[in-house]
Amino acid sequence: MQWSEKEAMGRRKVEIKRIENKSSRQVTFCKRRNGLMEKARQLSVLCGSSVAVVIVSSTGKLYSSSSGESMANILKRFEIQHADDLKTLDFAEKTRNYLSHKDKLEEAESDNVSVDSLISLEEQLKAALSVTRARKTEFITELVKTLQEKEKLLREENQVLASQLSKMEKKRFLETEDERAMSLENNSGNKPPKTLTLLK
Amino acid sequence: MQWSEKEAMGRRKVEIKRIENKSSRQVTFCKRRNGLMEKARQLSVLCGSSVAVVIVSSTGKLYSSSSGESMANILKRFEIQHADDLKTLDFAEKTRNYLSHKDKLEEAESDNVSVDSLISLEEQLKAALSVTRARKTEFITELVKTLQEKEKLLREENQVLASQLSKMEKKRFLETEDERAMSLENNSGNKPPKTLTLLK
DNA sequence: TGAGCTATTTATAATCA
DNA sequence: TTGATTATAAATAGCTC
Repeated sequence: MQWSEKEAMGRRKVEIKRIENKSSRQVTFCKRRNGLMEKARQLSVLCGSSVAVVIVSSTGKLYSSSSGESMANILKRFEIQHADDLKTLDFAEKTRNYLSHKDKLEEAESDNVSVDSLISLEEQLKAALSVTRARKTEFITELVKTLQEKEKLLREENQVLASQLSKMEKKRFLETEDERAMSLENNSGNKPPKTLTLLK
Repeated sequence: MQWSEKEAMGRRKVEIKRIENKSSRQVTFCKRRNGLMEKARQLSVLCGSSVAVVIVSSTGKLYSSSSGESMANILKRFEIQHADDLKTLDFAEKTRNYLSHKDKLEEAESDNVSVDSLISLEEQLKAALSVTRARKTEFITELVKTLQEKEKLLREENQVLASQLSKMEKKRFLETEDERAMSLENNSGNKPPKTLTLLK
């Protein structure tokens, strides 16, 4: 074993400042990255909490870990909490539109709304009130887009179903007509599917 | 100074498993939370990387820290990298069925989705954001509730339609069987409506 | 590269103030 | 509660292989 005279030979205290030597920076990065994630896991297990860690190396490579809840859930929570921060200014001039849409919303309020899921949502939204306004606009916009898209898809599916149903009934009707024609027997009484009236 | 005889008096090794004692869990949470964040900061500084940490306590309280880039940037990177995973999340309500419909949605995504309603909704949203905080939250809450309710109704309607369709096909099939029996004529070849596979 | 190896530095569990 | 204190447990810097 041999070592430089100036060095305290091995393990020495390091200042918390950028490590200039590239390779030792890389080694330290790897070690400490693992250490950090292990610490995160321990915290999660010991205290029943959820921890998300996202690390971007100096070269842009991504590392992440989560424990407790899923990464997506944790980040979701974060975004909701901090969604209230930003961009309010961008929309300041559109205040007036709000009132014109108020009726629409009140109309919708009278509907029966189901349960706990909504409660949880409301919780989240209320939470958003108490924090900074950072990404709320962006986030909520995305959320609503997602919901709208879902709605659209469901409507489309509904239409397909309804049309198939209708086609099928027509077919049945025609066949019944045939049968009637052939057997001289009246066999009507099909009523259109009532759910069609739900679509609009 | 005094201590129990059985205890190694203070500092002893702990297993990584949930701490049952509530108050000591709380203390540990606080200490280790700070420790974790400090470690994150150090990693960031030493290695020129960016680190984001989000912690959710067992009571749902949020703690977060970021170093290097901003939290928003780090999370954005993460989200970009995991866009597909996150995209399929239902941020607001965690609709449980959503994943079971994922295929369907992705399939349908190729369709042309009308944007008008989205735009109008976005307008509403933006308008809402420009109003006072309280009203904003109220408004958005209602908005999302409305959307989710719509979704629910549509799903229900879908199921009714699908079930009607299925009933009708069964009926047709039986009738066809009858006809065949009566006429000794093979008349099969019905294929099930393809949209039935969409529902599930 | 990656996997150990310790001497040290750090983190922290139990405890006390 | 919120900090100190301190004996121990853990992490890890610099090194070897």
